Amino acid sequence: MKSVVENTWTPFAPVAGLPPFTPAVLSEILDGGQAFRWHRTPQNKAGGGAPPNFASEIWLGQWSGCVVRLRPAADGALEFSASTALAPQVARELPRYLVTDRNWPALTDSLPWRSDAHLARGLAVFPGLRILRQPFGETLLGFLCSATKQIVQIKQMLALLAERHGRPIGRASGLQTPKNSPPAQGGPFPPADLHAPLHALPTWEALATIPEKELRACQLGFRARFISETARFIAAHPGWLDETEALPYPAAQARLRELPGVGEKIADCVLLFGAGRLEAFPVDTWILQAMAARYGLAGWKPAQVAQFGRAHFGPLAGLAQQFLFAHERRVAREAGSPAGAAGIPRPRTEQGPVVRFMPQKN
DNA sequence: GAGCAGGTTTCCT
DNA sequence: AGGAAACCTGCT
Repeated sequence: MKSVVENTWTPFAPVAGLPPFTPAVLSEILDGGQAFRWHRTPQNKAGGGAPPNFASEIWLGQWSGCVVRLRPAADGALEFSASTALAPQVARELPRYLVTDRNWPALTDSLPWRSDAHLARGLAVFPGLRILRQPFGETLLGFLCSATKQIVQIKQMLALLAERHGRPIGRASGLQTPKNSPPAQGGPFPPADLHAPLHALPTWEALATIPEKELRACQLGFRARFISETARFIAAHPGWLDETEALPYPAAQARLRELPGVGEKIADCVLLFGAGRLEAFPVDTWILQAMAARYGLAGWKPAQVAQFGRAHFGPLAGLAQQFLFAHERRVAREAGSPAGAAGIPRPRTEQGPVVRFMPQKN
């Protein structure tokens, strides 16, 4: 027998009940602002024959006590692999996390894309985009960190919180890290030591006992006070989170907004991404800008845009929002980064029909 | 090196 | 009511 634990992962196996994904859409689902606990790692091509440049990535993700790897197979199927110790739990929880019991193609088709050319473009560019169902409490924590922060930084904060204050839940054995590890300061993930244990996020009960000063040390900035106060409130009110998750959407949103640091946008994000409330319509600066430019809502305030969104897109407004969001960011990315657009200071969205078929960036 | 970033709260007219 | 200012911090 081997004296060293080389690989603690189960073999990759398909996740049942999923339509095909392109790598780009998978990336948008896992790393497009819904969740902040996924990290892309390069495929281990030393493992065997084919050098599939298609499925050239593996995602490592966590939620609650689960650790899982996902990769898109060549045929578009999504395959997962879990650390062996957690395999049963992961196999049980992954379908819920990915919401495999909902008919997403049908839900998407029921959006008003036939009368909304811009939404139709979003659907065409991100076929198969779906909304995750993350643990409610963790989703709240993530979005309390999100105020005026970009995805990369939110991920850093959470990774730091987990590493310093979360329960160790497994080992990153067998992982590949992208060309060494980022500077140690860039955050603890991926861990420089491949055998370093991964950590779950701290529970709210744990957070309630951590001095705010230590939270600040996790790069939380002014969010530390909100998180600390929220933690103490939740710890002092057992069952409050569960009750809130179970309330109808408007009541749930109102309850969440009682928490310090939680306004309409964050409450909607928590309900959309952590409670399956597809009627929630988070309005951030991207959506605000997109709705102004493409729906003639210039000058509208976030609350007004949210109301418009729910009225215009219907009971699945949150799903529509995700398409608009993904699309808007993609337009900005492609307008800003490729060679040639150096003179443009900021990719303000433009009027009119943007985005026909974007030339593939071969 | 000033300015800004998937926001909320507070303090002002 | 409605609109700035402040809040932390790291990165461009």
